[in-house]
Amino acid sequence: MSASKRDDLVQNALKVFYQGGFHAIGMDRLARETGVSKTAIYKHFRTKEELILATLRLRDEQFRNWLRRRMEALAAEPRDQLLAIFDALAEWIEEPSFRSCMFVKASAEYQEKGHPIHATAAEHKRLLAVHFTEIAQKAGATEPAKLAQQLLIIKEGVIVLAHLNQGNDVAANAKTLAQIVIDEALPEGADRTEQ
Amino acid sequence: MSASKRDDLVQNALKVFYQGGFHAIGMDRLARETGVSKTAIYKHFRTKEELILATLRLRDEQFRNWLRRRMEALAAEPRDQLLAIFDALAEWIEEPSFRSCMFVKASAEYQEKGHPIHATAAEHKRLLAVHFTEIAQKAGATEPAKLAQQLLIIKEGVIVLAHLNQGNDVAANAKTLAQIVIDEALPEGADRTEQ
DNA sequence: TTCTATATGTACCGATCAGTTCACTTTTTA
DNA sequence: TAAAAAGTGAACTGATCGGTACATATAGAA
Repeated sequence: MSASKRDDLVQNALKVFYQGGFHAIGMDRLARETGVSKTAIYKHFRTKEELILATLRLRDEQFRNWLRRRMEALAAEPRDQLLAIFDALAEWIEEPSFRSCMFVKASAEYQEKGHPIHATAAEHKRLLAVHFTEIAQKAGATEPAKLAQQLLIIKEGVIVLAHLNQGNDVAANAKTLAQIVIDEALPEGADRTEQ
Repeated sequence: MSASKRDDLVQNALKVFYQGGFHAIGMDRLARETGVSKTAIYKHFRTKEELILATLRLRDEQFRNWLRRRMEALAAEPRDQLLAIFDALAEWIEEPSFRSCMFVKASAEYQEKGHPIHATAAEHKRLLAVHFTEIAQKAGATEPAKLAQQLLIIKEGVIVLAHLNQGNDVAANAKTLAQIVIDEALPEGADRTEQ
């Protein structure tokens, strides 16, 4: 089953790059830590960059699916789901393996806007904004894209600060902040599905 | 004048690392781009890491001084100065040389919390929070540290997203967001210096 | 069983990594 | 002006970088 072996490689490489960084992890160490020989890696991917791009595509899919499911599990109404973003983030931040956002870190190491890795990271943020906008619209926001971007700003901020502040109550404060902006954008608990 | 030559080196190295990243910039390239020979660099700094730490200390001083001055130049009252944070950030983000926050990028490349570079980045954020807390207290906030952290969350978020979204109006939206949270924390324009 | 595909480890490539050494030149200072 | 300090470029160390070559081992399909 070659397809699953390739998937296993990408999944393991994702963890290694996430924990260790992109430049800092060489291909020899990657082969050692994933348990896949360099020869086999280079049969699946022509370059290190292509492997990194594959890990980022997988991470994008996994993270957005995880967040969507947590939002839906934690709240039923769109308005409450927007707030639940920050309950989900708090769960993630508390995990011992939490090491900030992989896409923020990728864009920090590959800074040129035209670089495929940077562009993939930007696309991830765009897709998150689209998702948030959909929920904000269902919640009855008059300017759903604006509210979505504000929530995205808070999300990125709390992730970055959680990685730098260790052990603070920044996640709870981010939720408080989100509550304020949601209440401002959605007065009187108006919900588009209830109108 | 040896002290100024060393300062020049750190200032130039700061620009090179900020534009190119830490792992990605080798010492040979750094010597070439700063115009200082490798021999001289290693007379001033024992390791690359010590040089990076020196650039981060300089950046910390320069950035916080710059922000403080812009806040004071753009607004007189503490409450307005808190909002002016985001006018200052908008100016920075519009500069062609803007490439996100150097400390966020440093913590992305040196992820272990005990690493001196990571710790220096964390200290920078702590000092920013202290500064914001002072202004929030002057503005009459009942929970100045909480408001300060909320503004810091917005600051980090908008910087990261500006680097990933290129050309969007995220800075203006961050200011709108800041206005909401400031109004919430400081009702009736109460100012501690005016009470 | 035999063929084919895919895996493996190891050795290798030229380039670059961080850091050192050395012979020499420039600048500062007394 | 002469000694001391601090600069230079280039060669060098051993290690690692991304990527390749090759001979061998293992797996599934015919």
